[in-house]
Amino acid sequence: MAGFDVPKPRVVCILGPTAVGKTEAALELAGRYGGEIVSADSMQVYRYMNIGTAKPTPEERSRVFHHLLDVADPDEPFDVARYIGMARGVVSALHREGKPVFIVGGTGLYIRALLGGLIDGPGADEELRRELKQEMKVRGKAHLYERLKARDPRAADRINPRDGIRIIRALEVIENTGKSIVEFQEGHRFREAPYETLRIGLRLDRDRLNERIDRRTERMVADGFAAEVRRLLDMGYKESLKPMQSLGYRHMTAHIAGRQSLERTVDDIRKDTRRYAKRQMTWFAADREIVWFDPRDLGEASRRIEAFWRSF
RNA sequence: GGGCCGGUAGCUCAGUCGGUAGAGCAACGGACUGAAAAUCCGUGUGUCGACAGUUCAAUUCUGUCCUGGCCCA
Repeated sequence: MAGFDVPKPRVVCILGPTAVGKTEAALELAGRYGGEIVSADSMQVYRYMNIGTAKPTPEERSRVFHHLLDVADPDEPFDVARYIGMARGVVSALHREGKPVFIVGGTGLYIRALLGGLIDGPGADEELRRELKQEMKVRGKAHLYERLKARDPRAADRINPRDGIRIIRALEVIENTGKSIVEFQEGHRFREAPYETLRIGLRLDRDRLNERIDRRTERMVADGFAAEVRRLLDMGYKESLKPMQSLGYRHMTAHIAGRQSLERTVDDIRKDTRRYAKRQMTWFAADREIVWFDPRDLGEASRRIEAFWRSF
């Protein structure tokens, strides 16, 4: 059968921590090769959230077409599964048209799932989650963890007793399928490989990255981040919504509600963004296929991309 | 010039009746399969202001000096 295999789509990924310069690099590279960008960012999918997510501007988006920006309302359920569902379709379409594909973003899980697949487990069960969350609130995490231990000891073994989100997810899987999430995971391990990939990582030393994070945070505020958040609240999007609880937005809503000064808010955003960047770097460090470059010098990266395309 | 109080981790401080020290915050490291900008785990990083004295042993006691604050002149 091997001889009849349809060639897999080839995709170039550009990834790295927040504020490292992925957008500029992607515009430069995708622009040069006439490609299109498939965003891999869990917050830029939301409409009306532009400044705080550092979403590419209309001007930037007119230079290179960006997919998967503004595809959901802030109160709409959105998760990895929905993301890869949409991204798969876009990549196929671009592949058919013969356009170079650039997957660009910093959401490690979304990229891993897009390139490696996702377990064939049950989807999010909002009703069950609500119940479990309520129960956790009333009876405590330890109580739910004990239930997980009884229902699915293997999952309990791998999950920290205080990691509420993962306890709930594991219970959701076992309740809805009768199978342990661990069983799904062990049979999967992100080994689907639907695409030929070149993974370009962008990195800067810590001081330089922190400097960029600080400057970008200040620029967001100067560009009207507070007004953007106020508008979201005016549109009826509650503080408790998932995207409103994200980095920057949760800080700014606190400021708008008068709970903290602007100075304190900016400081907190800077601090939490640095921590987020560190988590991203830890995540990407585990992927040994990534080839790392300095975003200030993309010459070597573009040679690498050309070699990748020639190699098939 | 005199008096009093202070100088211990990046910051704010605790402590050692002499056996080289610890909290909070910050920082750093890690995990991650439908919440992922989320969630969770781990780590004290230090010539205890300097020099000298006493002592088996000084961050701790003594002296001198440097330095910050307050008060009196």
